[in-house]
Amino acid sequence: MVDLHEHVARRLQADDQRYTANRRAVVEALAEARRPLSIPQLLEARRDLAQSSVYRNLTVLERVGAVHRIVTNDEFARYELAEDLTGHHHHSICAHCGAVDDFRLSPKLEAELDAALRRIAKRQGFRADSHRLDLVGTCTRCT
Amino acid sequence: MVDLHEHVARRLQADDQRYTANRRAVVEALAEARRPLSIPQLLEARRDLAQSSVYRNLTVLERVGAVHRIVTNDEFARYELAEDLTGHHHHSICAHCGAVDDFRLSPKLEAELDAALRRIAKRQGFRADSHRLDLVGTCTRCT
DNA sequence: CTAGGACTGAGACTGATTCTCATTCCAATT
DNA sequence: AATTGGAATGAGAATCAGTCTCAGTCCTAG
Repeated sequence: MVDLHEHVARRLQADDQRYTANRRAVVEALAEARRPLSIPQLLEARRDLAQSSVYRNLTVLERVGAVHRIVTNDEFARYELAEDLTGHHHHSICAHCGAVDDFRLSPKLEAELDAALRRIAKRQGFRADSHRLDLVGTCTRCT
Repeated sequence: MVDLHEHVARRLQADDQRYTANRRAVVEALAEARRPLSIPQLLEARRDLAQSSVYRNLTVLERVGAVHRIVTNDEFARYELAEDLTGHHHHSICAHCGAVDDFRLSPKLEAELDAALRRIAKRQGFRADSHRLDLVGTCTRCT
């Protein structure tokens, strides 16, 4: 994943930000997890990181478009790498434990959905940047 | 909307809760708005209601399945009447001001989407209760 | 090697939401 | 039409995820 770090570094540089060891650690943790992580989860994965630093760096990484913030009904927000680094996907969310997993739609259905949403946005005079599709239910562990 | 109140009353009764004037006021405000409301919006619409009471009653109404809570990246959570009272729909969310509006998909596309999600859930061993589709962008007022 | 500014960690602070508690309301009795 | 027990209420205190502050450290350019 050399590419990943290069992309992130480039985006940070474009905003006069450095790609420090802490930020690299955050990005690596998110990449390894392969699913959105809450700050507590992230802090557990990387015990050496300070909470305030993680919050701060995630905010920076989100601002430069390297990371994406997700809020669910769970008490914690979650973070994942930006979609243009990982590919467009959706989330299945466990209503009980809050766990979030990724899934993808078939390209065909995704395209249809996208076209329909574009039409709807146009009709409403809404400028759509992206869509978000979540599956809400119970994960295997909570069954 | 006599029906609406009857439905809500029934659900409250099933959980040994009363359908009080405050609760009726909250339900009416949500019904009139025709879009999800944040607590500040709701308090402004009904100045006579106490904040703590609104929070408490929305929690109760959500527990009995009359109201649904929505969280976005906005600082406030929003509430709307449950889908089985208003019909299945989706939300367009303004990334700038947080405003949320309703929209519906064509029955055909909605059915396709539903079928696809059912397949995906099955494959993941995830028990899906519902899905959620949001359009994120900029509303007319923020353009 | 030095200066300026970005970054860091620890802890204080903020604000949406939840909790507490004394009081009021309501429904079902007597 | 008074009684009573539990639900509901309003005001304010408490909670806690997330943000801000600040003094000190680290980079990088010159």
